[in-house]
Amino acid sequence: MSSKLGSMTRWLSDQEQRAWRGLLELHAEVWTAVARDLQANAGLSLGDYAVLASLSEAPEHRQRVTELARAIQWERSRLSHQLSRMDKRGLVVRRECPEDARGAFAEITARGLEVIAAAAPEHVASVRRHMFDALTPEQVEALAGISASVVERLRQSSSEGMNGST
Amino acid sequence: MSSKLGSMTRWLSDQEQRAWRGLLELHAEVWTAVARDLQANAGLSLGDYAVLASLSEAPEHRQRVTELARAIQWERSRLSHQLSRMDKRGLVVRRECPEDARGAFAEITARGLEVIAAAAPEHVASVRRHMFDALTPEQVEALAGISASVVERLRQSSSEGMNGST
DNA sequence: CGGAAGAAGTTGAACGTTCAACCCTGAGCA
DNA sequence: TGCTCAGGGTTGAACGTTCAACTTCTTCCG
Repeated sequence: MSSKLGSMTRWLSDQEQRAWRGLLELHAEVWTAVARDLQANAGLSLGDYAVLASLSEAPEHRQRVTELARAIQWERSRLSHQLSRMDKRGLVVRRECPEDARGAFAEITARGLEVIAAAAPEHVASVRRHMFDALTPEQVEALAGISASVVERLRQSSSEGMNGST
Repeated sequence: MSSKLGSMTRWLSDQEQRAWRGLLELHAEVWTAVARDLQANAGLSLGDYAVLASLSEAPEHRQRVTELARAIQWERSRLSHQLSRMDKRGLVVRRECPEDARGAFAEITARGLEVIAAAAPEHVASVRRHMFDALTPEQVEALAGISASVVERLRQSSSEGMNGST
């Protein structure tokens, strides 16, 4: 492990602190507000919505479990539990996969399609209300750029040599 | 407030979609990366860190539970559970409050102070690595502004008339 | 003073996520 | 063919958060 730090540690500038705390706060506030709306309007969690949205756009209205997991960036285990719950509620079903007997498809049901179709406009409006109505077009563009920069760099650095955590 | 939606529902523009998905992704990636580092380097969760940081900066190294909850923007119940866990680990203690016998103080222990002092530099470096190294000063400034805009507006609108959920 | 209303904080149950173990099938190879 | 290893997916336990109920104390007001 990097034995010493201390003197070489550069603290966050004021601007950076505001950006950092702001990001956390922004995310928390918007997330919970949007989640609350979605729950109230459609009885869905954001997790439900992500799954339904991905499946509804997929060919045949179904996706391999791992593929779906990658699409919404969840771990397979988490998704598996989620699918079980949504299955019980009649929003999705599991289907066997002919090409690979280990695999499984997640498929959105007719009811699932209705539910998300009904939920989507309100959900979009909710995101708009809680987030974009407060921003100028320039800010929206900046945010898109910022996210892209950070995410891209993070992806990169996690593939090359691991940095010093120890 | 908007009683009807439907035909008037304006979908998100491309830019907005990228900003929205980007924000979620940015947050998720950075959050988990920073949390992983903090756990590995100091054995702390981000929740632990938030509590310790707030207490370590407070006068007398202690805060009323509700005050602390407000400072880190947690619900009281969540904080109460968290304090119990941290108490068991010797990072904080609960103290009775003389002025209000219902109340309680959360106080950081000597060990808690050591732990966060040791953790802080690495944590800051981690945030810098995963986030700010990817951004220009202009982007940092923009992000700070964006967060402020959205949070401020959200705070406002949640005090005035509730919007239409039903 | 006495009683109602409400704030501070905790608790336990329900729910969701994470982690590690596990099962089953497919792929590579001797 | 038979063996090992890797990938797809699920499961159950452990952990953290949320929600509603509850206890205790304070405040307000008749």
